[in-house]
Amino acid sequence: MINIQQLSLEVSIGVDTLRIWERRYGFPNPERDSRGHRCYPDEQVEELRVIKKLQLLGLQPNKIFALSALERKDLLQQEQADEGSDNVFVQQLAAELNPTEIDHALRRLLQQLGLEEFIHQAAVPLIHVLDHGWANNSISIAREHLVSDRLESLLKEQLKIGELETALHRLLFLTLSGERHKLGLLLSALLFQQQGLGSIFLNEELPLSEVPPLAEALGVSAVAVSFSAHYPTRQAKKDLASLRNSMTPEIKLIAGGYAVRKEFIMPNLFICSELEKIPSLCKKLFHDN
Amino acid sequence: MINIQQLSLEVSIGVDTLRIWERRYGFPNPERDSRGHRCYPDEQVEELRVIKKLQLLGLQPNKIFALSALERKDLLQQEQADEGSDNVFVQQLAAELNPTEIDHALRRLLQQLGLEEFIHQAAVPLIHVLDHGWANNSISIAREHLVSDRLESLLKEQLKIGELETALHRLLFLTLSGERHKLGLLLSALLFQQQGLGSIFLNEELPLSEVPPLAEALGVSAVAVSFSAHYPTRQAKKDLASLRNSMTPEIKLIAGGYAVRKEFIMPNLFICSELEKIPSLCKKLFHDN
DNA sequence: TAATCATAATTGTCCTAGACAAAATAGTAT
DNA sequence: ATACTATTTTGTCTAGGACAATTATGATTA
Repeated sequence: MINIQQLSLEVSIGVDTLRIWERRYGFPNPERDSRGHRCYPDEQVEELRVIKKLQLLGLQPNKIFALSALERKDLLQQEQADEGSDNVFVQQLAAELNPTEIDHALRRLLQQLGLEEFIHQAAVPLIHVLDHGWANNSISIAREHLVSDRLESLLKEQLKIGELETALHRLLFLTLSGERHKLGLLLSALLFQQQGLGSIFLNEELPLSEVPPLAEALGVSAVAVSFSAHYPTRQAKKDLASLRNSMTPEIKLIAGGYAVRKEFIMPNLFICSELEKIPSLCKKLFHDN
Repeated sequence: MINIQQLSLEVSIGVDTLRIWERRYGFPNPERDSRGHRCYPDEQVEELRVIKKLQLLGLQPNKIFALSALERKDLLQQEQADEGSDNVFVQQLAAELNPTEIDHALRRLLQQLGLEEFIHQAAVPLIHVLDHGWANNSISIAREHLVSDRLESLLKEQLKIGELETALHRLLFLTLSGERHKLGLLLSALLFQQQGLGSIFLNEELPLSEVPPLAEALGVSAVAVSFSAHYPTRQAKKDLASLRNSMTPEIKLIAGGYAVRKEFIMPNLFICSELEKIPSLCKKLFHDN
């Protein structure tokens, strides 16, 4: 029995949205405490997780609420079926809970494959399996966090801070306040680094207004920002416009992630949603052969 | 000119709180756009930062709003004066912006002092200076993030994941959704590790309901949670009660941080707000000499 | 058939203004 | 000084309304 604020944090749905869904669709349908405040039972929390996942798959609330709870669950299962991962090793990793073993396995793999191949053949599939397992409820949130935490640590170790000074161009990678998903951005940072650029990866989320002064103080050639599916597209659009507006045009702006659309066209804003396109983007931006 | 949502993220004050301050104290005093939505000019954002800092120092909004903008600034300066750090090296670190040099300096220091001394003599003072510089506006938010980011990376490398299996007791360190401050908890994790315990430090914030299953799956002897000054005390209290209630009593619960009060008395809940007390708490919890 | 555009429906965030429990402060008695 | 009580103060909740931006739908044209 949790209140609306806690629920909002649990399922990553805004408080206002939760209330208006109740008004419009009759769900969630919380009980009330003595003061008339909403109290959500566990089952509704779980149902909202399902709904959120369907929404992230691209369905409108409209359609989602037209379905029964059972139909929703089936739909989620269905989505899972077609995307079965072929990589057994990755499957094992996602299923193994022991942190020590996860760490060892990842390190072994990294040594075998080298960083670039590790990213494409291990990290990306692993992240997919985790996302997918999460959507499908076959992996607990906790386990997902545990594995991605180990992966993140390992990847962060691969950032070469010592070589920043010698690099021709430095890039600043960061997320804005409210964006918690950093793994994709971290992969980008490493791939840019592989292209010979200096990657400064900021782990902490920054308020919008702090970005321009930091970028200028660090003397970077570009700032890369990532917006996950959880970040409202509207907000991402506004944020990028605001950023582009408050930075000198010499500093390029690179945006990526699910919430970023190709239509966000602006001068000196580069959309990069696929890791594969990083080398070509690199050439385009800093033609330093 | 930003909207209320963005402002909330910028200054870490809830949307509801911003509106009720306006109603009660006449500040902030935003303009309105064509739809009647609040638009906050930059100066008010800055003023709110000052107010937030005073609030974190322990002042009630009541008193804060009774002052003029100038008086507020003076008060903040005053608070700064008495806590001048004696450690010149730490001051330099906080002032130096180059990530490479920060990293090198920290590593050198760690090698000189050893982990335990590094924590007490370098990490803790550095965090104080950062906090303090932030409150005093002498360090930009961005710089503060940059330095604490480097410190965090270095400290995370010191966690010995490989020795988890051999340790007699394992501890799980984590923060709940919404709590972004992890440095203090990380220091604790390292000090517990120095006491011979296995520290599992989870970087990602977890929803409340995910903690008990994870703790049991990992077979830990205790869960340590941290709540910073930004986390509402009320919520921390509720969260701890809920956690304690949903975990087997064999798993101890350790809580620390500014938002945690000694009055939060519950069976098998241990409050630990000072790093110095970790060795004795360790003995108390796991009398394994 | 596919692409383009205008229209309609949907969605999430904002609005006002009132209520109240929990926390903090002040006041009083032990 | 300490404990206990009364009084502020504070932040989060409530309801129900509004509307711009996004997405879907249908009509029209190439």
